[in-house]
Amino acid sequence: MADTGAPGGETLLFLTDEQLRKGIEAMFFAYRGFTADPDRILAKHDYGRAHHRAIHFINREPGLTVTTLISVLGVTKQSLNRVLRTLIEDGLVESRVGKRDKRERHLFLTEAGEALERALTEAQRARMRAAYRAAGPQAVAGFRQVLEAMMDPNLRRHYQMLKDDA
Amino acid sequence: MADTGAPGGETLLFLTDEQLRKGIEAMFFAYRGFTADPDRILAKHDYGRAHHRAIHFINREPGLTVTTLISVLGVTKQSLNRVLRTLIEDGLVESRVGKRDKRERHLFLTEAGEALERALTEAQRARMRAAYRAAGPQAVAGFRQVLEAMMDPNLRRHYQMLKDDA
DNA sequence: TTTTTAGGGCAGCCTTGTTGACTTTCCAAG
DNA sequence: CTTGGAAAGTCAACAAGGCTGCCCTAAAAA
Repeated sequence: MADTGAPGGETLLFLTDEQLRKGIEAMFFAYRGFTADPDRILAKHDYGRAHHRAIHFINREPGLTVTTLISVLGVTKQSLNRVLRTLIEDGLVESRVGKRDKRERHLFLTEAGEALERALTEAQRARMRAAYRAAGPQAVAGFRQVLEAMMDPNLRRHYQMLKDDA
Repeated sequence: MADTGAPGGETLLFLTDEQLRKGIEAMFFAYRGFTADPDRILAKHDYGRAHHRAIHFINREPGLTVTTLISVLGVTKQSLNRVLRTLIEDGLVESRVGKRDKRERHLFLTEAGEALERALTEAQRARMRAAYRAAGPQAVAGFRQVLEAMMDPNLRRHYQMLKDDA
């Protein structure tokens, strides 16, 4: 059935149902590990993963609007709003009314927000770094390739918007 | 910049903070793609991801006990119970009292349960297959290596319990 | 100016996580 | 044998974070 363009025929063994099932479970278990460390930090502050995601992307692109953030996160504005409200109340995020278009709100991390961001990211990076180091650069390249191929095209847009490093 | 396959010392460039951040976001966006297709099917049946996970692991290891399933899924028994109850009521899962130990409940998929399992898994496999094919066998090997290195050791146990295919 | 459209906020619902308290069964110690 | 604790599972109630619906304000179009 599947022909990748490889020379032989047995290259296709990596597409068996068993192999695919292993991949599916690997994603499941790895994602749990991936979120475990930040989750512990968040719990201390009475926040959840939703707060983490908001903080992460506001840090990545300071001044982005609520609408943009909604589309990156793939949630409804009502859902995001609850999270955002608590972050603003707690003084981690600042929301400034747009200069040109006063309907827009531009989001920024405060000092305190940046501090939490660093703590969360560093915890997550530490695990990622360990995994990268254990697997090696070749494996990391493959890891990224497969993940990118797995994204919805719409989401991939946001991903590639990052200034690339290659 | 990132120099993946180099021999020297600059191989470490794949461990920069930028690279790690890209990896983190790749996980985030890819996981969304990973769950998107099953989620659509589940919505039609008024189920959620929790039901999918239960069905998946009951299928993988028919007859497993509630306690085992709890430890694989990493949720509390109360949380699992609600999900399991609806699946049993709807006739997708059968719960048999243990022969030796009557406290235990052994879980099995019914015909209908297996049918839904196939639909869900096939949707998820299709995406995984496409990603694998696009990335190639080498990349897939790397993908798996990094994911495995990212798991909590405790979870890795359950992952490795699978009969391996290599 | 008036109407339509877009950004954003609030209220309330549902799923699925949590802890707490309870029942049944098993096993081990007296 | 019985009794007391541990283990498996169920029921109740609560919290986080998704969702839809409805509303207000600002901008843009008619």
